[in-house]
Order: sequence, then C-alpha cells, then structure tokens
Amino acid sequence: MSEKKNKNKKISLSEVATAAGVSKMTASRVLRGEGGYSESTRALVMQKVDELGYLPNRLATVFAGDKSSTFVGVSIPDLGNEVFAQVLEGIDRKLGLFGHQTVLGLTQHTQKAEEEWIKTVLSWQPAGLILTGRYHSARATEMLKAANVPIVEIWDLNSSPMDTSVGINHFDCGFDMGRYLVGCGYRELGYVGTSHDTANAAATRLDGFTRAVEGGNGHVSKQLCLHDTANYYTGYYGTEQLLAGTKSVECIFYQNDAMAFGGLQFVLSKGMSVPGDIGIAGWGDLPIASVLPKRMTSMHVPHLKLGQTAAEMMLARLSDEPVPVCKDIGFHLIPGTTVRRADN
Amino acid sequence: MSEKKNKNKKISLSEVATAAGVSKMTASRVLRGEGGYSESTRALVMQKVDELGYLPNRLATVFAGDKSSTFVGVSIPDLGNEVFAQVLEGIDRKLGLFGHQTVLGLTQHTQKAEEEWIKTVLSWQPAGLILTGRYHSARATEMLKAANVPIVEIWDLNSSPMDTSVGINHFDCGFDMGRYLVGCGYRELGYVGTSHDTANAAATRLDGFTRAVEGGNGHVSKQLCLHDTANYYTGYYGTEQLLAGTKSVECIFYQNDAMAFGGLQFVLSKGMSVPGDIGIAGWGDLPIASVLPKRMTSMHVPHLKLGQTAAEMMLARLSDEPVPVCKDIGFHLIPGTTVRRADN
DNA sequence: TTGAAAGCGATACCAA
DNA sequence: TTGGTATCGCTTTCAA
Repeated sequence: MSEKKNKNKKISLSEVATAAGVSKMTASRVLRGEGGYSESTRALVMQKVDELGYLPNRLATVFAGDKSSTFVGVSIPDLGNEVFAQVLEGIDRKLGLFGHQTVLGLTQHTQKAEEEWIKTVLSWQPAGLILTGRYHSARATEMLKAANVPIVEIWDLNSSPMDTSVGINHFDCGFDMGRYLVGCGYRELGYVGTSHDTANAAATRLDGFTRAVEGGNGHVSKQLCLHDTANYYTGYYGTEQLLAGTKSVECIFYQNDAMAFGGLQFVLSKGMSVPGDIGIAGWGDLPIASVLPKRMTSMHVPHLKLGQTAAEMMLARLSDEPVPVCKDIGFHLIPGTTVRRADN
Repeated sequence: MSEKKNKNKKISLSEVATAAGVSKMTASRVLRGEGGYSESTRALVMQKVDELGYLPNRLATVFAGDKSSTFVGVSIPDLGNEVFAQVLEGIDRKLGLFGHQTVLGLTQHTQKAEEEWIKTVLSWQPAGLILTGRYHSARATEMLKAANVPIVEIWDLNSSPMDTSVGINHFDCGFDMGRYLVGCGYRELGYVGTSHDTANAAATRLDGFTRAVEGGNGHVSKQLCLHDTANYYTGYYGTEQLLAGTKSVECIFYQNDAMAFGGLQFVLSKGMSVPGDIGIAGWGDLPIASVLPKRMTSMHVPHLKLGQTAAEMMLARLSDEPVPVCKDIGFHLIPGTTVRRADN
C-alpha cells in the first residue's frame, strides 16, 4: 500500500456538502437516493457533485456501515484452459450486471496458492467467494468458516458443500463416456490426461470411465498422466508417448478437447485414420469443435452457463433468497464422428 | 452491499490487544513488524492472533492510513479471445507475487462499459489501473486524471499515453504481413475480421496491411468485417461469405489465428488446397498452431509477456521507480506453410 | 518500549 | 426535511 500523493487530494462528501451549504448527512442521503429531502436540495447537491467531480470512497462506506463490500472473490485454477476462461467470463458478466466486482485469484491448481489468496481476499471484506473445486486446505476451510460469508463452490458437484455448490458429476460424465465407447465396440481403451487437475475432477472422470469400461468387459489398458497443463501440445505429445509402447489401444479418451485435438493431429500426422485406425474422444466440447471436418466425440458441458449459474447463486445468497445447496447443471454426450459407431 | 450478520462478528485488533494485555497500538506495531517492541510482547501478541484467528480488516488499514489499496484494476475486452486470457494470466500472476490483487473488468469492447467499471473501481481506491486499449470516453479520461493513480495502457503501442503504455505497433504488424505476402507473389488479397476490435488495433493492422499491399502493386480486393467476436466460427463463416462473390482472392489475411484456423477448415472442407489454391495468414500465433500439420503463417506476439510486462511497469510505478513512457514488446513474422513461398 | 487520543470518510441513530 | 454526534478498525502523532 503506497502512500497517496497529498497533492490532488480527493474530494470528500463533506466538501460537497459544504459547497452546497447543507450538512454531509443531507448530501449523503441525496447520493444514496434515500429520500427525505426536497427537490431543490437534491438538485443543488448533485450540481456540486458534478462541479467538483466527486467520487465516493466506498472503503469508507463499507467501513461505516459495517457492511460487506461489493467484491466477490473468484478463484480459478488457470486461464490457459479455455474452459475456465469461459467460466470466469460467465461469472464476471453476471456479477457485473448487479454491481459486483470480481477479485481474481489464479491458484494454478494448488491449495497453497488458494489458501494465500483466500486469506488476502477475506481481509477486504468481500460480499462472497466463488471457489473452483471442493478441496481446500484445513487452514483455508477454517478461515472460510470464520468469515461467515456466502460461498459457491463450482466445478465438481458437491452434495455437502461448505455453503452452496454448482457443477456436474464428473464420475457420471466419465461413466457415460465409458459406456458409450464400449457400446461402440471398443474394448482396449487408453486415457491421456495431466496432473493439473482441479478438484480431482479429471481423475474422477477417469474412475467413472474405468468402471464403465470394465463393466462392459473392456480394459483401460494404458493411461498416461503428464505433469503439465492440459493443452493442445500435451495432447499431441501424450498421444505419441501412449502409442509408443507395444500394447495397442483402439480408442483414446482425453482429459479435455484441447488434448484430444492435439492427439487427433498426432495420429493423423502418422497417417492413421480416425476413426478407422483409432478412436478419439474428448471432454468439454470446446468452440474449436464447430469448425472441424469431423465432429469430435466429446461431452458437452455448459461452461458459460456454469459461470452464470454460480454468479446467480451468489446473488441469491447475497439477497437472502433461498438457494439450493447444490445444483447440477448437467452434461450430454456428443457422439461425434471421431469414434466408430456401434456395430448393431 | 448486504448487511453483515451480527452473529459471528469478526475479531478486531483491539480484541487481540486486550487478550494479550497490551494496547492496540502495540498490537498494531507487532502485526506490521514495524519494530519498537520487545520479543516477549511480540510472541504474546502473535500467540493471541493465532488463538483468536484474527484476520486484519484491510479496508480499515487503507482508510486510516490514507493509503491506496493493493488492488489493481485490470480491464480486458473479452475472455473468449484466448489472447486476452493469456494477457490477463500474465498480469495476475506477476501482480500476485507482489501482494496485489486483480479487480477484473470485462468491457466487451465498449467504452461505455469501461467507463462504468472505471468509476466503480476507482471508488475502491485502487493502487493502479491496467487498461486494454488507448481510447477511453471523455468522462473516463477525466476521472482517471482526477484519480491521479498509476495507469498502464496495454495492447496498442501508445507514444503519448495517459501515464505509461506497453504493446506493439499494429500498423507495422499489418504492414510487415502485407509486404511478406506481396513478396510471396500474391496480388489479390482478402481480409476477414470483426468489429469487436479493441483500440482499433485490428483496423490499424488492416491499414498497415493495405498500405504495404498497395505499395507492392497488389490490392486488398475484398474485405469483410463481421459484427461478432473473432473466433473459430466467425473465421469459418466469414471465409464462406468472402469467397461467395465473383472476384477471387489468392490469399486471405485474418484478424487472428482463431479466425484463420476457422477459415482454413472452411477452404479445406471445400476441397481447396492450402497454399495451392489459396493462402491463409493469421495473427497472434496461438497455441493451437503447435499441433497443426501445416504451420500457420502468422505474426507472433508474446501475449503472456505483454501481461507480465504490464504488471512489471505497474509495480515499478507503484514503487516510484523510473518507468519508460512506452514500451514496445515487439512481434515477429512466422512464415509458416499456409501461404506459398516467394518465387525467387 | 509502550500507550492515549485524534482522525480517516462515510453511515446510523436520534433530535429538531 | 434537515443536522449533530457517535461510530466502524486501524494508523498517525505525540507523550510518557
């Protein structure tokens, strides 16, 4: 916190009041449109506000009123992942419409970074917090409870959240994909993902996927977890690694569409045909899918809506409206054409 | 600003002080590590801080000290554009390392939204502002001047910024691309872009591009400006529109790589070969380029570094270090293989 | 090394 | 319809 220059000192409410020849209480009422003043007084005060270029100091407002601020802290793992950028956009746009400001926290998938950020952001008396993921450090959980502030946990559907939660069931997501691919006749499946996995959601999808595949007498015979972010290049490179071994897989399921697209490019570059030689399935149904010659087999998740819903739940909590403890925004499978269709 | 629940009231500094049997001034000194207290006092106070789970109220700190906060307002046009997500990530990560918090403002490319946001964010006494683009409404400019706060304008290189600026010269960017394509032997060029154009940067690139093309006896014979965001689909669709007419173009320059990729998919889907039948050039060198079979002819701009540099300049301004008025982070042409090479 | 008192800019509460 | 006064949590300033 740097010292403010003393020159160019800001105009305060009492200066406006003095200029208008009224008390600062009257000026305060006018500015809040609270009523209880004459039209002439209102006009006079507003005129002085304009003349002096008065900007309220909301720090003082919050402070005086023992209110919380209009800040909403939003933690996001990483913006390199297009999905989270969409979620953030959905949140901020909705919150902005209702006079709230997003205080961003990029946690880079670590609880340590999240904890640091939570501590700081709570010290600014935020109206509420929207957190990506359901797992927080013990100290973070303590602070959050003590802060007694509305919290929306997003991403992973969480039936017993700290406060409220919105997301999808990642196990089911993986399960449905597994069942679908088995139904298409695949038995030897592969998986490529990364360790940058918020709330263990991708790992949970893999669990569901594996369960479904094995239930259908298939195997997830090869799986790879790279220590990197989930992006085009890791998908490309991960596929190269996965296919380098001896055992062959018939179809690969990826952590997300970006990785799946990278994988697709790799196998095509090797002269393999898709889905003739190998099937490719992604997750997330990213925008790029709209221009590809083959529709990517994927799972559609309404990311922007997830963000908006999170913001709506926060707004409802802030105005003490009833809010469901947890809200499932759902997903649906995109059959696509990067896996072969069922034989039957 | 919603009423805080009275129950679960927060612990204040004086409660800590009382518990430790010292005055709140002493407790305050300990917490700021300001010195001027005995080790035993320090230990005692810190113990009580832990016991009570005290979290400082930084609103009060800023308020009392007549300081500015550790907030930095960051305005970004739109996170659907991967480029801006990268810039934001670069900014927030760097700022976070130095104890600052990003207050996000998505302006959706409009000065009106930016003005509203500036007004609000200034009322929170931010340490500084990072704004995308050089054009602001008259009222916004007024408020910014009155606020007397460090400002970094990014994106468009601006030799006479409000305060400081970092970015690239978009005219030169377009000019270089134009010269390169003319040098490759193209004479009939097309352009596909959108009206969602922060700081007129894309329009400026088109100006530079046109100038270079005409200087080389070529023509930008067809150009299209869609009223939408620059993304994969608008690139696809825009290309369809552009090619629907009678006049043919030999090579298309796009507002960015996402559009160029969409355009590439369109022409491939029509059985055209690239660069055999038509050349494709983008801008921005997005990550997806790393996995494509053909390297996209594009312009590399270090987006993440742009964000980091903006944050560094802000930090320097905040600690009163000398800062250049404007900083060019440069770009370079990626020849790629989606345009044909020069004949010579 | 410590503490008491004033004050930051607004609002709440009570009086007029 | 208005205004005076106490107050929020902390830091600054001055005194001990």
